[in-house]
Order: sequence, then C-alpha cells, then structure tokens
Amino acid sequence: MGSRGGYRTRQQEELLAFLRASRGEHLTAADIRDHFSGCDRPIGTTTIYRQLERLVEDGSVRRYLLETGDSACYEYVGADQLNAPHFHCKCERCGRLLHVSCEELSALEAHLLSHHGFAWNSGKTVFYGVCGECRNA
Amino acid sequence: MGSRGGYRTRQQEELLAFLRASRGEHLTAADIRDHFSGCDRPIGTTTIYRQLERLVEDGSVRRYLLETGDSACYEYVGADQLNAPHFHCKCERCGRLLHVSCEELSALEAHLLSHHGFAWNSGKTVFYGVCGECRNA
DNA sequence: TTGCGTGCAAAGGTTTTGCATGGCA
DNA sequence: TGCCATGCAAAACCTTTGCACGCAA
Repeated sequence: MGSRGGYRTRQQEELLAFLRASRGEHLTAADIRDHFSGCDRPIGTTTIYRQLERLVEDGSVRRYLLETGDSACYEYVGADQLNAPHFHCKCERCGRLLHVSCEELSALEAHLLSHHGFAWNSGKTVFYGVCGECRNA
Repeated sequence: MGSRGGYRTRQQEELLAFLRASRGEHLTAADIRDHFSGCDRPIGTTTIYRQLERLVEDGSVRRYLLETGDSACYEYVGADQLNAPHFHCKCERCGRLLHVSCEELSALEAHLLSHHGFAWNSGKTVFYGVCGECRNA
C-alpha cells in the first residue's frame, strides 16, 4: 500500500499518517497542503497530488468531484475497508458532504444487481440534495 | 423555456435546437463549441456557458461531473422530466449513461427524507458501476 | 431608446508537467 | 552509485468575469 516499488520517504510517511488520522473526513489538496505548511517541514503541492494519485490508484483513498471550480475531495478509506457502507450526501445549500450510514444501501445495491444487472460501485456515488439542517433553517 | 424574461437570440435558438437533437447524449461545453465552430455562424464559448447555466437552472439541462475529471457533461432532458423516476447509471467500463426506471427510487427518496432528513435531488445523482452487458462480456 | 445578450480578452483557480536537485537503497 | 522522489516554476486546463459593442423589443 502507498508507494508501489519505489522508495519510502519522509513525505510519504507523514502524509499517510495524516490521512489515517483523518479517516472519514473529506479533505481537499489545499487542506492537506495548509496542514503541512504550518509544520517545520512542509510538503510540496506537487508531491501531495502525486501521492494522492497513487493512493487513489491502489484504493486506499477515494476521490470525489463535487462542483466545477471547486477542488476535488479526498477521503481515506484504507486498504482494510473497515468503513461501514454509507451514502455520500452532498448538501447543495451548505456545501457539506455528509456520511449517511444505512443498511438500505446494501439493499439497493442488491436490487440494482439482481433486477437491473448493474453492479453499483456505491463508494463512488454522491447523492445531491438538501440536508436536514438546511431544510429546517 | 430557456431564456427567462430576456430577449430571444439566434444563438439561443441554435443552441437549443442542437441540444434537443442530442437528447440522451452527454456533451461537454467543448463538444458544443466545436460543433458550432464549424458552422458559418459560430457561438462564443462564453455564451455557451451562460446559456447552459440558464438551462440547468430552469431544469431542461442537467449537469454532471463524471470522474473523467476535467470538463462537466451536459444532458438535455427537456420539459418532460415529470415521467417515471429513473436512475442514471454510468458504466465505468463502456462509458455509457444508462437510464434505469425503477420505483425503488421513490422508496429510497422517501427513506432518505424520513430517516435521514436529506431531501434527495435524484435527477442530479449519477450511480457509478458496471452495466450488465459489460459484466457478461 | 433601453438594457439585455454577445464575445473577445483576461482573470481565476485547480491540477499537471519539465527539470534540476535531493535522498533512499 | 543508480534511480526514484521531490518541489519550484510554469504550463495546461476549464470556467468565470470585465467590458464594449450589437441587437431585440
């Protein structure tokens, strides 16, 4: 996991540690860069993008594109896939990306496969709408 | 529908005619620009974006960010979007966008609202996965 | 005439690439 | 030592914005 075949560097270790600690959150490349720019030993933007690319490729990080002009969001999920199945719900009003844990998800997955032949990759799907807080506000 | 309250221009007519003829396909802004750049009377990129923005706002065009990443995709749906609810399923293998009619959609919509407070805008959501044809191939 | 629509140019912001340097094995 | 990783700078990219002009009503 992480770096395939190459060297293991200080930047890789620190980035991975930060991502692991942020499991379940959604971070942009800018968030990560800002976090490390405060440290004594910052990590270059290029390196962040290149490492994220690798991690997305090997499946330990997921990448979401929410709106154009906005930056992509990255979510650490780890190789162990410990995360319970959950919806990603993007509130179009406040802009937050919510996690909704729900067993309906598995049911829908099964339905789509058995009745429509579609093997749904639910981890990649983002549901757009308006969250409860914004509806009540 | 199309332009609210303002003037009706040549560009609006031609763009709308092209979109109507492309119903069911997804086009990028570049696709549209390229199509008109070949004509005697091209349409400026700015105008294309601004008209698409209007059409998305009034609901006759939907905008998708497919994980292809770079540019947004636009799909003309017209005024008849009050028909049976259907999923948009994007096959990650063949690239097609499938329309899956299913009343489970309404059930999920109701569940998300009542149990999670989330008012799902199902028309904007794209389900990623692998379609039946590609799975059997 | 009024003022919206158009489109060129330039800005805005995110992500990628070129290339010299640094660091791991 | 060999080679990959790093990171600065600059490019590439899509999309938006500023502004003067044109055109519909």
